[in-house]
Amino acid sequence: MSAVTDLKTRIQRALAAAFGEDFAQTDPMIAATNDPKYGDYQVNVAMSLSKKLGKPPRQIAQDLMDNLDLGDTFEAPEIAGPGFINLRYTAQYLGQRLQTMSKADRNHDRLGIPNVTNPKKVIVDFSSPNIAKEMHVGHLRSTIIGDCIARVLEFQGHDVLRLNHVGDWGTQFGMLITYLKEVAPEALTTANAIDLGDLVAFYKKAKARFDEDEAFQLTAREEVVRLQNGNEDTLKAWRLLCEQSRKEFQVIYDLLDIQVNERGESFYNPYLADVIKDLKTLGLSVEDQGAQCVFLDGFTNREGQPLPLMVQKSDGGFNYATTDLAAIRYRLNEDKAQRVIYVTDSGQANHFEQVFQVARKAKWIPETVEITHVPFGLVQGEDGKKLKTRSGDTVRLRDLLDESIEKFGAIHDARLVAEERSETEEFKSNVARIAGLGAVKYADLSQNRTSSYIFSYDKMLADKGNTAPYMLYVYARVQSISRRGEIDFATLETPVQLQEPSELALAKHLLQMEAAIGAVADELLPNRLCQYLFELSQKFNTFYDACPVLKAEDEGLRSSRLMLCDLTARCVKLGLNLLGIEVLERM
RNA sequence: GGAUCCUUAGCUCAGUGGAUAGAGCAACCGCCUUCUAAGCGGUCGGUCACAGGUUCGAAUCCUGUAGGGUCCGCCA
Repeated sequence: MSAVTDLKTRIQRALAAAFGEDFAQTDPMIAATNDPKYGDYQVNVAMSLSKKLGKPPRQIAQDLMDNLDLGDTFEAPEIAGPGFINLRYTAQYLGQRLQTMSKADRNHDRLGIPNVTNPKKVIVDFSSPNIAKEMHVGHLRSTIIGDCIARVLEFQGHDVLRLNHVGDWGTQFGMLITYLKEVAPEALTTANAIDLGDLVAFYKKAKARFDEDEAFQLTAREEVVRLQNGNEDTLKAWRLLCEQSRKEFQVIYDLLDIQVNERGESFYNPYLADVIKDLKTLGLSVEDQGAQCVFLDGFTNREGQPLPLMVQKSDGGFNYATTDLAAIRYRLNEDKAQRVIYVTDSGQANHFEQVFQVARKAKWIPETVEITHVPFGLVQGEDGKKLKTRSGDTVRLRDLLDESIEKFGAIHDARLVAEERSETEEFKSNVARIAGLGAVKYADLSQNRTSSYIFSYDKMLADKGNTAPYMLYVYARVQSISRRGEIDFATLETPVQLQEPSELALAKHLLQMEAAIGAVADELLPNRLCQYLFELSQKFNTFYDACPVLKAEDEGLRSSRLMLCDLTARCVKLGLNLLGIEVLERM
């Protein structure tokens, strides 16, 4: 990136020299080209200045070029089309950059990519399953996307607090505890009296009762209020239920290698009353049909009247809007967060917009703090509808992950047979686990987050296309070269020679790693990194096909190509790790 | 009714102001006595939903229309 910054300065100097000091701050409009035949960068400023200067764009481009000193980074520029200026890196410059990249901090390998200059305290709120329910496919995206965003921001040097805002509070517990008192009271006083599967079944029945039985509904609501007021028996029952769920969640987090700190909705209970008090004092919250409501700008109901955000129910209970408001205050005032990122499905977009609006109206969010909802689409079945099992039930996350591991294991076994290879059980299960889980993660992250995607084991486990197995294969391929040639990449010390088109293309792509990571951090779109890695893998395979490495014509070229191989593998490893995916030395 | 996201190749999707709109899959044609062919090269394939507008330049920004997803007061 420093090359582009430098280029910008040089062009601005040329603009000033050619057209006067007024143009010293004009944006040169530098962009990466979309076709190698136009070089590496195109400067588009000539077209935009045409009207202002009253000259044809190509003339402007020529005047600019006449005043431009490019140093030794780029070849002589060319004017093309309506007035594009095309710039191409010199092979020598690319070689130097690659050597710098190769030598940098091999031990904790970040390929010489520096930390950001202004690290921030960032909270990433993700995963957020509900107590007394199993994690299902609906939690997959939040967990994977949130983890990836956290990894990328941590890599950049930000102080990231990962928070699991678990649903451990509210009406659901009123329902569940009320129901359990009737049918399984021992579950409320004894640890592990029933297992989680049963708990889920009880939850469904409790919900059904709640929906149809008014008396039950009332009792359940009273139980919620008891919980929120700290009644001992109710609290004890609640703690038991949470502990049981927590163990189950941890199994999944361990499998997926996810670190996240539990801080559930209940954590904010002591702060809820103050939220209402302060909203009332500010005159924002008013009573409406017995409930406390804040009326919103830009939201109306069917009759065109302003829509409220309800912050306290008519029975005195608080709801998730109250909790989210209390969480905002706590995170900004106590955690001192400068950026807060919420990773939830796009169905909650309205809710967050409303909550943020209320918090802003109350002046709880300083201008310097960035608070963002990062929405994502649904996981759909092959029929385009919400993913379900054949019997129509929600897909348990555990089952989904196990199935992916098992399916990849079967594919891999078949390949071993075809290649007449014999491997240990340990080797096989490790490959299946890493590729199977990697495939699920990669399939999710490689989609544009905002759209829904169709879940397909066949596609995500395929060895062709933009998949985890394809990327893992590239890494393993490079390691195979080092084993075959008995190469220690760490000791490579050589000038890089770039002659073949496939070498140049690979070299240029390797140098864009930092920009790719930066794009994810800025846009919070992990698919940018996936796209980068996929293109890197393709360029590597093209290079590998065209250029002999171990059998290169001379020692210098051999070392140079080995360095390209090594850098590719390190980029793939770092990239996959930022996506939460491990690599395999052999597969 | 409102809010919001979306509509790009047969299928699944990239691409938020630049040149002739890209990739994977599928289909078809080639490439293994040579470092892992889990690979590579090539062919075929598009009125970027539609209509206006802004701009030197629009899949991209604005307005409208049609179609679809999701959400909308006492669940979270």
